[in-house]
Amino acid sequence: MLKEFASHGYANASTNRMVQEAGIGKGMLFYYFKSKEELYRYCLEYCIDFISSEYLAQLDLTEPDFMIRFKKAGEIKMRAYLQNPLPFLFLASTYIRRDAPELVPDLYQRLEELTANGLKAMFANIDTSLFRQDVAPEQIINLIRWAIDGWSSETIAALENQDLTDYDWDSTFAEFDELLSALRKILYRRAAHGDCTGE
Amino acid sequence: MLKEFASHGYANASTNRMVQEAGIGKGMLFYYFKSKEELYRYCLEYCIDFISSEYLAQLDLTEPDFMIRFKKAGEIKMRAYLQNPLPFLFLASTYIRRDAPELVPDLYQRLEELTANGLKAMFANIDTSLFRQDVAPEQIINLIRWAIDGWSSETIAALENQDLTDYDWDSTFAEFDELLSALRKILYRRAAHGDCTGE
Amino acid sequence: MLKEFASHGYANASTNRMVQEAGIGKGMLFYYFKSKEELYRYCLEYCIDFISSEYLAQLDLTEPDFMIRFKKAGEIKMRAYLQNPLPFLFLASTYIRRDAPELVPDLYQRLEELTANGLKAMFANIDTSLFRQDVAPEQIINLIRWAIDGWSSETIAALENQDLTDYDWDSTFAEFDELLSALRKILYRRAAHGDCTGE
Amino acid sequence: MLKEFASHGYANASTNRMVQEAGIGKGMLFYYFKSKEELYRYCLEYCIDFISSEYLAQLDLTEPDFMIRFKKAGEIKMRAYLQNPLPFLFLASTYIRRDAPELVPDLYQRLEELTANGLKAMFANIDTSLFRQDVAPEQIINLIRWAIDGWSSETIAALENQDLTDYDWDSTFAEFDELLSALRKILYRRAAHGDCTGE
DNA sequence: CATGAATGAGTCTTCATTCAT
DNA sequence: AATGAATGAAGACTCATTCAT
Repeated sequence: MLKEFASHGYANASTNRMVQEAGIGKGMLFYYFKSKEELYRYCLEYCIDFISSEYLAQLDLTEPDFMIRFKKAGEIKMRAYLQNPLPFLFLASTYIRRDAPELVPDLYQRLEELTANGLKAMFANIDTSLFRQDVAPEQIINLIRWAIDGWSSETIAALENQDLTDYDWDSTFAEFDELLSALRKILYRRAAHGDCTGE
Repeated sequence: MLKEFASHGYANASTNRMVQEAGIGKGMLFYYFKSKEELYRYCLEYCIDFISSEYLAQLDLTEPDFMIRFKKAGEIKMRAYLQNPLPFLFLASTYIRRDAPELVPDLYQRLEELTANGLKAMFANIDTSLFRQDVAPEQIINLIRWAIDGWSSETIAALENQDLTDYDWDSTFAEFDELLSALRKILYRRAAHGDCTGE
Repeated sequence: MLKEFASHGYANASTNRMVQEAGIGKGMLFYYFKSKEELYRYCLEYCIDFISSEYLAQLDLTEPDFMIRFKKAGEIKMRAYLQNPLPFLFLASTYIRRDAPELVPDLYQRLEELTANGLKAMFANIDTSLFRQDVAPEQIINLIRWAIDGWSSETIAALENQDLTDYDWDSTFAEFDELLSALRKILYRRAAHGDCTGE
Repeated sequence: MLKEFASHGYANASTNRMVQEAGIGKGMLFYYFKSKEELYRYCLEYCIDFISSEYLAQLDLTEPDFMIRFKKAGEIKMRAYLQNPLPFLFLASTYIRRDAPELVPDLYQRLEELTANGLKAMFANIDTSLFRQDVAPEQIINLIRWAIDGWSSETIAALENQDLTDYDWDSTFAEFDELLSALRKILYRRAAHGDCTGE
């Protein structure tokens, strides 16, 4: 079901293909779920829960150094994705096609809040005193966020055209590390003792 | 038409809704366009042309200072978008749902080339000697790109929920300026004479 | 028009193709003929008139010897057909597809009467005293009719798969002659003097 | 279905009318038959099979005397037609409108072979030595064929306008007998011993 | 619980017919 | 007279949903 919705979107997902794939009769689908819409709602809810418990809840929000925090976060996300990629794909598809807003506005709101809170949490309790002082800390946080988002989506887009069995994940992580250290160089205040003036 | 395709995607766009919205009879649509597919092709072509002439062609690619270049670019894009937002929305939807690749492979290719060339052009002839030396210039360019993309999409997303008649565009542009100057501070080498080492 | 109706039948004939073929605007067709049906009626009437005047009216019904009468009739029909084959094709198509009975019952009736009268006329004033006496003359006439009909339709069917430019019509006529002389041998009383009994 | 196809031809047969006539929902037709074309193919196959088993297979091809053979054949055909006239009408319509050749070339070929073989079989092992010698036997066979075809189609056409419940079939068969004995008189050589004189 | 045949509103598309020009 | 853009009913076909079994 998740796969069908993820790859065709709500409107073009076929209940026929679903029951065929699931090996059940047409009637059962509508016995458990009154309608396609309710099935969609159920799927979305399941995915939100999965992402919440297997990804967001695993985040270590105590780590004050954003670089380490994000490095860990990336690994956790990757692990959750590899364990069960469908919820991620389903949510991405839902987000992209804007299916949810009109179909299940309440769940969509929950999803948005989750995203917002996750984001807020990711950047909460970051030791902003480590940031350079000449740029507003919110701006710095935005730049980090946009950089990571941009890198992620382009990396994922690149992955889509590849055979992922025995893919070299290490080089991908290394690239991510490079990005993070660049961000540190750029956005952190210069290390104290090598500071040129003490300013 | 553009709106229908943009908000439902090719497969789920309803020619019934289109003619109802346009206030024309069912037959007219197929009098001018032999099929839904041909209509889609026409729309896509129109949008590509619009974006090309009203946005990409207006870009000033001679300006070597990326900050000024991007400031101008942002204004031009915003102006084109406000003049006629539908082509932007249509193309975004087309891109996101991957409708074009199988429907109109030739136009899709043109679109990809346009995007790639536009991007290349935007970053061509930038004076990278102004960039800080401790991070690879490609990385710097990526960071600029991701920052601008991120800011743009979030700004647009925020605008979507608002009534745009008498909107305060100046404050939006001011925000963009702030972003650009932050990027300059962060990614440019420090001004020569006040430089702490003279390096 | 005749060609369109003849080759596609009433229902599948396209008024678009007709105006295109005729090089006139769509409106003109419906200015002169209120509807497709009226156009069909006009065509049918025209064809009936053509067949009446150029074929049926030319028949020589004075010739008492059926063999000669039919030989002449065949030639006249062929001449009319070659002069303007469309009415024949149109009527054949109409007859075969049973278009006329429901569309223009009155004309269909006229057509049937024409056929019936033509048939009656063809066999009227035949000198049946020449026929053999052991079979009813009506039966003999039927046999002649069926033989000619059968030969005609099979010959026409065979012609349909051929290129008719420079076709050898003589051999076809010769074949027809053979048929007629066979019929004479079979259906006429034996010639008086060479007869074995002199009866 | 058979009736719809038979009376309107493939192109103009309306699936709407079919489901209405059959009293089923629109979807059912396309649940069992993927397309109108497949439905047509099924119908044609059914009709061919029906004609084969209920008509052609019943023919007694051992009878050397053509008069008896045809008498039996006529009765068998009439019985099959009365049991289920639609296959005959469907096939006649298909044949006449030339629907099959482009739609289902394989079945059309089978149909043609069936017809050709049936015809060949009907005239095979006929004792042509009984025929009169002054006309080619192929010509004689043609005359028999055309006479029977002509009589059949005119008889059927006459029947179409009648109420067939309690129709007097015996008189029809008697008429057919008359035709056959006329054919015998005409086409057989005169009885050997009473030849030419004693009659 | 489970099936899948049955439904009918909806899909894109065609085409005879009308009407402003 | 003449045009062709415009209409809408009808075409084949799809698919979420129901219901008898």
